[in-house]
Amino acid sequence: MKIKEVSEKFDIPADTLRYWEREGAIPPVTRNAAGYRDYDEEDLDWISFAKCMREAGVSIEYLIEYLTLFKQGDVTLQARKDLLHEQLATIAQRLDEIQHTYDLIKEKADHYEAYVEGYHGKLAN
Amino acid sequence: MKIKEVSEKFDIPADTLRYWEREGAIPPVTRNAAGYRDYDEEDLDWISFAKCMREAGVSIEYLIEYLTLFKQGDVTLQARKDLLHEQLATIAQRLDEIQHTYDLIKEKADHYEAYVEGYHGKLAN
DNA sequence: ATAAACCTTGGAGTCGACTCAAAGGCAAGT
DNA sequence: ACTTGCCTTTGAGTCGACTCCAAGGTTTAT
Repeated sequence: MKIKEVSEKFDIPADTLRYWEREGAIPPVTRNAAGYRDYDEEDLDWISFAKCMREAGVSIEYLIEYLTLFKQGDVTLQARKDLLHEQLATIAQRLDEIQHTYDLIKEKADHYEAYVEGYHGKLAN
Repeated sequence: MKIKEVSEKFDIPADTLRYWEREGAIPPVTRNAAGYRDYDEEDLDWISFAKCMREAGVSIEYLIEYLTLFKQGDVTLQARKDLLHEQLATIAQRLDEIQHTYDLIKEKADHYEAYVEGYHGKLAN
């Protein structure tokens, strides 16, 4: 699968796919004879993983760290597990924050809905 | 309340508080005789609002837009309501994405937990 | 066989959101 | 009065994550 197809499949710019690879957030992609990237199943799995993580706000640096461990093989299983749990905790916290903001805005929007005026002050606390 | 106290209360750098104000993401803060910022209740409400929104990933530009409408008074009630609903939709989507990633990482972490080896490939799809 | 549409790399540019530094004013303690 | 610490503004610097460009190689369609 060439980069453009992957780009369309995942809705990620080709430049970004190259950038992730260059930075080491995903492993080097398989190449064809001409030196073109030819993504196989495993490459796509990594893209999928990276996309998910990025959408959840996980940094590139974090992905690099994970991949670095991954490349070192089974000896880093525990370290990778720890890294994932750490990330889980961060994401759970982010979820809470966003949920909280959602509720707040929902309430505020409902005030507007009810067409009551001057309701800014009520939002914050 | 002076800027340092507010900074500590909300755990937001003073520089960031000034930045938000400079950009128009929050209204101009009340000043004392010496020209020092002296945050009152309403100022704090706006900080609280901005902090929430930023944590949920809402851009500064969006806050500026909202405040701009707010300053124009009741004639913009409908527009503000629309803006909030738009933002609600975005945040709801973000919540879903993050929830999805959370589940995925949880699953992956559980694989590690079970100490099964070589489980990267299973994650993505 | 030639143009259009891909692909490659390296490196520079952009953008949002801070973050810091410099130069100076004010305030509280000794 | 002096030091320490907080405050002000303006303007520049940083950082993460892209995003774009140039120069050139490849593939596909006509």
